[in-house]
Parts: sequence; C-alpha cells; structure tokens
Amino acid sequence: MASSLSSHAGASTAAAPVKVSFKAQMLQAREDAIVEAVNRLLAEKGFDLMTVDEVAAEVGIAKASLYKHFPSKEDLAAAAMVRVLARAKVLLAGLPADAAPIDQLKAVVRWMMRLQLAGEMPSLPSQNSSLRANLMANRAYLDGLLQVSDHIGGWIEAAQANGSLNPALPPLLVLYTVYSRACDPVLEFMKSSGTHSDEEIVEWVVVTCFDGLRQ
Amino acid sequence: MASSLSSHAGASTAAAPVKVSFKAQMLQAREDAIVEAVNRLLAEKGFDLMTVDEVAAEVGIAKASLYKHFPSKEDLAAAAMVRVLARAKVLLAGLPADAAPIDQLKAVVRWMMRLQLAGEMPSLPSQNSSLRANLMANRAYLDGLLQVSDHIGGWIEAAQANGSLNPALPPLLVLYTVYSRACDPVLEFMKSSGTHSDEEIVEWVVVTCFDGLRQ
DNA sequence: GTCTATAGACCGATAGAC
DNA sequence: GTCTATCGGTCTATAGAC
Repeated sequence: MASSLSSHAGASTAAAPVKVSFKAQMLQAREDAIVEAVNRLLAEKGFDLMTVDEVAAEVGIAKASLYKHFPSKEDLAAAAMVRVLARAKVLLAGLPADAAPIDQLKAVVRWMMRLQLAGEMPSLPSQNSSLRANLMANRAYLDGLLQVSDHIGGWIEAAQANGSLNPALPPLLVLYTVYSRACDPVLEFMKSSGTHSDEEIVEWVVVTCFDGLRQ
Repeated sequence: MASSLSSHAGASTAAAPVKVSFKAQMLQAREDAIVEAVNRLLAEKGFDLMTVDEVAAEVGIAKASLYKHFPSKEDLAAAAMVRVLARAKVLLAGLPADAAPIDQLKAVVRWMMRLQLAGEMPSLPSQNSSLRANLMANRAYLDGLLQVSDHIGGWIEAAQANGSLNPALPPLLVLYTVYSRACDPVLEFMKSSGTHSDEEIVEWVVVTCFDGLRQ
C-alpha cells in the first residue's frame, strides 16, 4: 500500500517521508536520551528521590521540553521500565535455544544482577500507589511484562517438568523470586563491603538463589 | 544508693520519685505510641511517602508535640528501627538454646517474614543518604544492630561448621541474605495474588531461601 | 500565679506541573 | 519561568496542673 502511494505521488512526496523521518529520528533520539537518563537516575536514587529537574538537567534540555514528551513523572518511570523490558526481550531472544531451561533461568538472573551492579537497573517502590496505578494503565509496560513473563514462565515449567526445579513450588513464586533478584539488596551490601568482585558476588547470589544457603 | 538516700530523706522525698515516675511513664507511653505509629506507617508506605503530619494524626497529638520527643523525621525512623531490633532481641533470647543452629536461623527468617506480612516490618530505603547518615550516628540503632548481628552470626558460623550451611559462602553474605527476607517483595507479590495463606507463603520462601529453587 | 505542654497556625523550601 | 501544593520544621497563644 505504501509503495503504490509513492509511485502515484512522485518525487515531491518521495522526499517528504525522508524529512518527516529525520524529524522523527531527532525526536526519537532525544526521547532515548531522556529515558536513558531516567533509567540511570531511577537505579541510582529511586523514584521518590529522583526529581524531574534532575532529569532535565542530565539530558540538557528545559523541563518544559520534558513535558512535551512525557506528561508526568510517573510516565517517565514507566518509559524506563518499558526500556529495560525491551532490553530483557533482546537478551531472552539471544540466549541459545538448545540450552537447559534451568540454565536459561540462571542466565536471566545473572543478567539482572549485572545490570543492577552496573547501576542500570531501574527499580520502583512497590508502595507508591499512584505510580502503580499509572503502570497498570500503561499498555506498553503491561505488554512487555507479559511477554517477558511468558518467556521465562515457559522455562520455569520446563525446568519443573524435567526435575531440575522443585515442582512443588508454584511457578508464580519462582517467577517472582527470579524477578526479585533485580532489586536484591544483598548485591549492594556485598558490593559496599568492598572485598569481592562483582562477578564473585553474582555467582554467590546465583548459588544461594538456586541451591539455597544449605549445602 | 537509692535506698540509703530515701531512708535518710524520709517521707517527703519518698513521694517525689513516685510522681516523677508517673510523669515519666506518661511520657514513655506516648513515646511508645509514636514509635508504634511510625513503625506501622514505615511498613505501609515507606520513609519517603510517610509524612510527619500523618504520624501526628495517627497518634492523635500535634506535630509540635512530636518534635518535643524526636528532633527530626529521621530520628522517628531510627526509633522505629531500634524498636524492631529490640523485638528481634526478645525473639532471639526466647528461642530454645538447644536447637540446631540452622533451625534457629529458619526461626529468625520466619519471624521476619511474618512481621512483614502483618504490616509491622519497617523498611527504610537504602538510597536515602541523609537517613543513612542519621542512622549511622545513632548509637542505640548501631548497638542493637550489632547485638542482633552477633547473635545471628554465631549461628551462621555454627551451622557452617556442622555442615548444615554451605561453608563456601561468606558469613556476611548469609547474614545479609537472612536480613533481606525482611523486605523480600516476593511476600507481597504472593500475598496480592490472593490464592495462598500467609503461612504457606512463609514456608515456601523459607524453602527457597535455605534449599533453593532447585529440588 | 506560674510553668509546662499542647494545638494549630504559620513559614520557607522544594518539587511537580504547565 | 511561573504557579501551586505539600512537607519538614517552628512559633505563639492558651489550657490545665501544681
């Protein structure tokens, strides 16, 4: 349909999409910069302590320009969550399909913990109700969360079926436990103790998560 | 020394301590009410979303009266943490001394999770630096934390020594992992799913914590 | 009559929103 | 760049105990 349209309208409209696309690219680029800044600030200080002024200053734009892109602080946070969910989808798609489900799950947990240790994991307070309401009304967020959860959920069921994961545990509990590693305070605690490398910490937490504190 | 003083001064001063003690008791009772309200609000909304006006309203006193007892919002939070640490000490002291160290640890984890599910576990954001600085300057908090950590730390080392806990894990990691159950979002998630009782949830998280997701 | 504690108005700063 | 709401923190007039 698009090709028939351009062949009919000729050169004048052939240039127009390029121009619009360029403008859209600029807009998109700025939006990306905003969301990345929000992502970083959410990881560093959390939602409540992050101010919209900070975000604008970090991006280097006026606060008013921010509100052209996102109507509220809550929407900024939602955009950051959508971004990290998109990154998660890329990771999931890139994992070797023939690996054991339990190893897929471990890879996901490792990725989330490395992201947190790198200061790139935005974490939102589950207590803020206005934020929760906003997220639950955000289609992009819900869609992304559902897709990622379905993908991981498939591995959980497969791992329980082949006996590598405790089948007595509700799959939802396992999913939540995996997700919780994204905001596990143990990582920050161990990092601040300063006596271990990030990779050591990640491996220890993976062990405690899948094999428990017991030996 | 107090008895020799009263025997010397006679009846007139014998009444005075009673009066002072009554006044002090009233003051103490109100302080307890304040700290309990702070504890509940911290558990419900967290530090940032809790307002001093709310605390005063909950207790039923004026905000200025609050500031007669505690000089700042941070001190209110610290008092709530001291309170929960005191409750923890009572629990630790009441556990059967002859039980296996691993069972002592499980009992502690169960207690923390039940407290969280009951909405009585105050949790502070680790990101708020002014709050952290205030806590680190609070002797009562540091003392309480140290005592509780020493007590639990002894069990961790004993459990590692008798092989019921993985000896390859740094004791500090184990301690942090235990403490983290106090703010484990899995509990709230599972509770909000509404299909399981609190005790079921607690037992599942205990299993995943000590035995891992793996079977 | 004095003195303390209280209640509720008040202030300055700051953050979100436009 | 402005506006408004809110929040942490303070001030003052008053009520009640001794």
